[in-house]
Amino acid sequence: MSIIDLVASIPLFHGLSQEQLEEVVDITVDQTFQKGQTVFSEGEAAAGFYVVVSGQVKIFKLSSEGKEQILHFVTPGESFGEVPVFAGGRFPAHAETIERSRLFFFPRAVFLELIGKDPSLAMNMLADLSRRLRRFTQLVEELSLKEVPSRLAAYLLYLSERDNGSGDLELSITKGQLASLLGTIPETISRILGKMSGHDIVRVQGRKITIVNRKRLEDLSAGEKLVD
Amino acid sequence: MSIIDLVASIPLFHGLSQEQLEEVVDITVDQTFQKGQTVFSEGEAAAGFYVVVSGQVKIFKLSSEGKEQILHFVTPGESFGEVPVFAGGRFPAHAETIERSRLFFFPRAVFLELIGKDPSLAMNMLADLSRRLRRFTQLVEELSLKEVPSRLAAYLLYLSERDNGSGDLELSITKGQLASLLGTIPETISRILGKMSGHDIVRVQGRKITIVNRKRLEDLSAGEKLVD
DNA sequence: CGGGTACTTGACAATGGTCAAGTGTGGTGG
DNA sequence: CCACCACACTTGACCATTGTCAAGTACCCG
Repeated sequence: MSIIDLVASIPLFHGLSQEQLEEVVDITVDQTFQKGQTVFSEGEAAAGFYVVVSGQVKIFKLSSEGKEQILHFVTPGESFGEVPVFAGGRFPAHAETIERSRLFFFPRAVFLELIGKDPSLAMNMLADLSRRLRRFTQLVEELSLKEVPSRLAAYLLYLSERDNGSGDLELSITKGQLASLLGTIPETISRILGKMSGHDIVRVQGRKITIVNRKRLEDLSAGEKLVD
Repeated sequence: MSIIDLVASIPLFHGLSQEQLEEVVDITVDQTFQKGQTVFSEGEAAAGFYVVVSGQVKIFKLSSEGKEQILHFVTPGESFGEVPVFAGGRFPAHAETIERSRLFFFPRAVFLELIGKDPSLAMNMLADLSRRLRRFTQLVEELSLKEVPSRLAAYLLYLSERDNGSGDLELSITKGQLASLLGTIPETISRILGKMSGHDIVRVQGRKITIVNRKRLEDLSAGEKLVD
């Protein structure tokens, strides 16, 4: 697939004219990263931002003791690292590929020019950042106001919803990464999935999870307790 | 002070021409709220967003049991409720005044037109949302990776820094609200401030807090333990 | 001066993290 | 093609942090 077609398929650039797309292509830097490579680290000066073409990138924070909290996974078509383009100049978190990934890099200065000339690009970016803010408020809410079983239930329901309501789920990440995304540790995820299995709420076989009792899962997500 | 001067002093509108400012003034709705009034609730359809002229507004989430997590306080010159203008259409959190407040309301549709015509307005808004994202990543980091003494220490240091490094602080919010902002409860704040006093790290008299040992506070913020 | 709210303190409980010791399991190279 | 190794995951015992509940004190505003 040609670069221009790839660029045109990125939601951020939807609504741009052919001419504008060509301008974007002109500043696009095509990069490939192996699995587990660091794209950037927190505090680093940012020269621009990225869009995932293929593969998957995790955005995360690290504690002083080395524990990580994943903020989100970036999948094809989505961008990351935009914050320092517009404020502060430094990346607020770490980015690392979790599989071999192709990324497009867009240098800050030229991109800012483009955005200044093109209101629909600005609008797409505003929508992007707004969606991200919405997700973050949800993350804060879950970390602060919900217990782990509730967060896990919400995540499973989210996966199911994203898969058109299917009850047969397949994790695209390891359970360790899932733990880090939910603000906990693998042991806790293991125990809770164990309890959920025991109550016939889900069935777990490796990365395959089947929702057996959706109602109970919804109750858990709403804050109901999971007894032993 | 006239509306146009007030509007011109809002950072979001910096860099706009006199003419553009007048367009903004045309769509400005001037509102006054008493202390403790709800500005909007989570899930509500948003007709526009707000800027605080005077007073203070808290943005927060509520758990199913009624516990609240404050996302941030909005002070004069700052805006809130922009997310649904660009994505989703519904407020992701609750907003309530914590003192008598004067707010400017900007209706969504007209504001979107303005932004489409004016790149510098779009740019200001992008910077705004980016700063907010940065703050949220920090909030997530603290909630997930740091313990309460560490968060409290970081908050006190932040206050001190904002006050040009002064060691004499005065909370502009109640300790209960501080607890909710730090993702904990008043009892815990009370106990930790008690310990900090006992170790001569700070001195507390009501809402006045004096930093006695800044070094220890920085160590706490970095993750060092606070013994009994 | 009174009343309500903010705050403090204590005893207790529970969520979930730490540490340690396994048990799979998938992928690679011999 | 199989053996092995690394890594993901599980399970158990323990414990730290922090939340809950209850009671009492201080303090501010009207």
